[in-house]
Amino acid sequence: MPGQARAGRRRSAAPSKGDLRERQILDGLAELLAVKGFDALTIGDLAERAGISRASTYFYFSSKQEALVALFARTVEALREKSRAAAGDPAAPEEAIATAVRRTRDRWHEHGLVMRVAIDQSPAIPELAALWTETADIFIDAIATILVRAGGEAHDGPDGARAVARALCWMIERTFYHASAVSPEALDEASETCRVVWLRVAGLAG
Amino acid sequence: MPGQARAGRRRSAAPSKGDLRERQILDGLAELLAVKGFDALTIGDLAERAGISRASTYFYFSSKQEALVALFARTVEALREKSRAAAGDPAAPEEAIATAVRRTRDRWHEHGLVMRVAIDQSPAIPELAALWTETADIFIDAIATILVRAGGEAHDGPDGARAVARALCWMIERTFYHASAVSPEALDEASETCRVVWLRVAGLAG
DNA sequence: TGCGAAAGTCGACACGGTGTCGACTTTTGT
DNA sequence: ACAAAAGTCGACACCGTGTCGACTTTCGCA
Repeated sequence: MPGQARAGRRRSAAPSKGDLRERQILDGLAELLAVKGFDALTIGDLAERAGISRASTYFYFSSKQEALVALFARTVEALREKSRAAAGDPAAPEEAIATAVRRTRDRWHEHGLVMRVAIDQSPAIPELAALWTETADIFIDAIATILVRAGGEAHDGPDGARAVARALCWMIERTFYHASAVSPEALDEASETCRVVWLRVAGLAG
Repeated sequence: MPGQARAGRRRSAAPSKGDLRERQILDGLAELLAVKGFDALTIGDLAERAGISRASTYFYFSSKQEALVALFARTVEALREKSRAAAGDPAAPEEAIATAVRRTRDRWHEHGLVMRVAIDQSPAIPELAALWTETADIFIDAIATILVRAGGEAHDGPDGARAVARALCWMIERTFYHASAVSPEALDEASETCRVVWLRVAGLAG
């Protein structure tokens, strides 16, 4: 089964013909998403873009849904990469909030289209939902930590830091989701709004 | 074309055979949603439930998407009905927030399934998206009004009442969306969380 | 009361996307 | 250099969709 990291001997396993094709298909998918959207979009389209037959495409992905999962997994991996690279900032809560929002905004600037499509398809494709809630949980933890550091109540329950962080997370998700579909400028404004709201919720209102 | 209110002479136009069938199909759709979900679900299923042939179903709705739009429109109408019945409460901001959240929670208790499905399909069905953003805008106005009454800045821009209200609206939508898919109890807790966050954003923290 | 138009019903058809199968060719390791 | 594994493809069966034309039922009105 191609796609899964082939237990790479040494560093970076030889990119076999199949690996290339796979990337090719995924790149094609990413382009097609911008043109037709996911729903209108057939395996045939994917095959055509990759220059292979429809049947061959099934050798790599058994459905367009599975291809989307692979594409999104690749994107999520990129997200975590950046997140890891910028880890550990014991700054003041106000700063932590500002940078967290700014970074999230940057991710939406880069990967807005794929993220939007993945979110759209999440209700229909469990793997996507799992991938997304997983990264959301990481974000929720980060928010909760900042909230507590700012003096928030750490206990459980509907008004505890964890529950409030979850609500904030989904607020940010939806706000960015909508804004990124409008324009880059809208995204910047949405970012500022989220920062302000988060500050107020943390009890750090100006 | 059935479905649209037939310019009813006198009160309540005669419920013709077609009107009944239409309701029958929509009721069947609502039941099917709970069983198979919208994606798996064919015109044939709808027909079977209504006891008519597949071809006949097309007489009423030219696609399952259109049927869903009709079902959701019916639901939204019920939502506005309640909203209208409870209009005009010049209470203190804290009370206004509490009742607004409570009412919204009740709507999700009643119509959670249909609302969730409609939201899921919104990216794919423009009419649903329009219906939903339309009711969201009404809610956003209400939130903004309360925010201003509580001392919020009325100006435009990313930190103005309108932008903040929009963010709060989507927070509430997503939070209730997720919670209503879990359990009625989760919905109640989500409701409390939203109330607390809204209060803090309005500068009315306990 | 009967009659004609509108409303409603249905079987049959064509179409398009899906997924599979078996045979074929290419690549790879030894 | 040769066998196994990887990759490719045409052809096929299947299923849901949407349409069309003929038929039956309902209903307003003369």
